[in-house]
Amino acid sequence: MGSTWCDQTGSTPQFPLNLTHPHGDAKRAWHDDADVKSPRGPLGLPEFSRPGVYLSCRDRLVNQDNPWLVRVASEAAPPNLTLTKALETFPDAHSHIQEPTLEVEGEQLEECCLEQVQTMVVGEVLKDIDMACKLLNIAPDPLDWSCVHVQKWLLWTEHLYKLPQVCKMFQELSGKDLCSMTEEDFRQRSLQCGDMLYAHLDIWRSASGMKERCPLGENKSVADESWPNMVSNYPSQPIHLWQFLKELLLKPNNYSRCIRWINKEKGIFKIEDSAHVARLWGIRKNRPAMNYDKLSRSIRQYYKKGIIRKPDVSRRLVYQFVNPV
DNA sequence: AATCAGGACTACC
DNA sequence: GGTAGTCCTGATT
Repeated sequence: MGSTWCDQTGSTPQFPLNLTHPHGDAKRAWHDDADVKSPRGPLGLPEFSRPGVYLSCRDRLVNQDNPWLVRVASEAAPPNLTLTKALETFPDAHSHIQEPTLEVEGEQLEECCLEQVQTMVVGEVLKDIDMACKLLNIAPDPLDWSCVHVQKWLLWTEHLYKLPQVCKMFQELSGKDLCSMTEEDFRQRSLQCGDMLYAHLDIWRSASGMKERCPLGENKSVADESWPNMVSNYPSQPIHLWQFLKELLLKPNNYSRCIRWINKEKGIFKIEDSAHVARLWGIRKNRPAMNYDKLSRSIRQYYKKGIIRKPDVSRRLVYQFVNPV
């Protein structure tokens, strides 16, 4: 999933859809990484809200039937926001969008297709949130979050957008507490990115509300169905490191940049980006200080237990499941 | 420098 | 008690 945002070669949409953003600063914060190489998140997943794909609460409320339908009002759109550009931004959109008939006039055609792109974007956002829920093992509805879940979400969001550490500013807050806070409350706790966190939380809340009305079924992709059940159980269940590693390995489309099979039949895998995998594990376990040194120590504990070992020909960052799938 | 191996201790469930 | 996190020393790549 998620390939709609960016092709696998990492080519970058050079501009975002120009959707309204209520907070100029937050928008800038997203753009701060001037060389926005890829809209993908650190997991290799597409990020679920991108610099230009911000949905303001107001905009979402414009259309109660489809609160996620992004308003791309003609006055808000830049002159260069054409269908062609939109499709460049979402390369896979071609395969999702019906071929228009020649009779349709240019303007209508563009509106029609943009609407389809928007609907697709909404679907992608929902899927991305669902993916994040599974990775973090948290409920999709922020109202259901415990303090630990809130910290996980914060850590995740920090990680995703390379924000300064804000977890400490939101300690001992449950999801309900978080949801009852105003944007100003968020800013008071974090001047730098409070508004961004507020906006991000708002997106999750809206998505959750939408899911209640329209269960995920329709948005479910083939990839989602292969996701191991063990990580989909809310509330949080402890997960073992070896399970987590398998989980990443089972999603090569998203994680092959950081971990991949060398020989799946034999259970041999390689950690391509040790720091990245460690960060993901740290987020999953709510351990901000996790690093590869510690992660690898845990892997080595599996040697005695016969869960993971080094392959016969030992190589750096290469391990082997004793009982491959 | 990064990775690997493993001991020792601690915290949490 | 099991599991994992943390810190450590020393070896290897």
